[in-house]
Amino acid sequence: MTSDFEAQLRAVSLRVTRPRLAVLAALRDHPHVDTDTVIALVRADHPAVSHQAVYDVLRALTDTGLVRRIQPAGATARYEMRVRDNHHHVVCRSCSVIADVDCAVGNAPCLTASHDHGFVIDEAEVVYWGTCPDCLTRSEGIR
Amino acid sequence: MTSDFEAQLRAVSLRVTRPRLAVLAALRDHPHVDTDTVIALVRADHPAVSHQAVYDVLRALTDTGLVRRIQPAGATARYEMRVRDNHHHVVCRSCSVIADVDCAVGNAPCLTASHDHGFVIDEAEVVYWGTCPDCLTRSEGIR
DNA sequence: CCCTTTTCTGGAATGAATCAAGTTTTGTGA
DNA sequence: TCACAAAACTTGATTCATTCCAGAAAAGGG
Repeated sequence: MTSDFEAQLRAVSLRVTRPRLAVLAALRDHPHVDTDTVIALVRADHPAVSHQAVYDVLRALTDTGLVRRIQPAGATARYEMRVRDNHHHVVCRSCSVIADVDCAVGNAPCLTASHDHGFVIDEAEVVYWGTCPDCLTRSEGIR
Repeated sequence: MTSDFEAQLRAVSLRVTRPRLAVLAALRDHPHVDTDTVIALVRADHPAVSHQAVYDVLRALTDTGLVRRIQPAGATARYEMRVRDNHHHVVCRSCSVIADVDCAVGNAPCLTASHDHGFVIDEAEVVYWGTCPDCLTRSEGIR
């Protein structure tokens, strides 16, 4: 388990440190969590880790492509380990929960904009907005 | 021009005020601007308008669907008047410039997620990430 | 095992956005 | 046309995620 993370870190020539292993473990067990939650999860095992360390680690991991940063409008940044498989996300408008959605229409179509204005496009990100099952039943209860 | 905005505001039963007309005019002339720029543009004509007023106005306008809020990951919120026509955006990774892109694959396909996890999806948002022409030539200059 | 570089700690600072209290303005109904 | 209640605005403080900074600790190549 841990050695797996170790290999991943070395593969992108990052040093292997406790905070980094802890962050990776937290993300493996809890997909789509925000920074505060990562900090809490990391401190459950390693109370001495500073918030700054977590921010630094998350940046290092995203920069090297080991984790992916998701930041839906109006929510704080979230992170996940599923990477390089072109999947997308559904975001709940009321509680900001995120779930994974595999690409609806294959890979290529999503990536082809009709007119790119001269931009060199390297990624097409799709965010589905809606209401999650929990919030649905909750709003029915109110009614 | 202004009377047009007046009609739009009344159509969603919002009172017609100077700050609101000024914000609408700013957005008409400058698509995809962030809040600070809106404030600056508004103050060019009406120096007394507070930043809070602009925030309130932008919220009122987005809530009523008159303008659309765009918030690409890692950038501050931006606003535009083009609304209800299912278009998407290209965002430059280095300078965060935004350009419009008409829906690449029609309306329906974009909106159909393969597995919705029980979410009720009401919108599919597509963000194309890349590099804008300006930043491209600039980086070539460095090389 | 030592040394250089990277990373981490602790604390302060930034900046977009929001909150709060009191004043002004809008638009309706007399 | 005028008065009044609701909505909107001003001013100023506050929150909160994120970043900056300086010094201490740890990683790993030699």
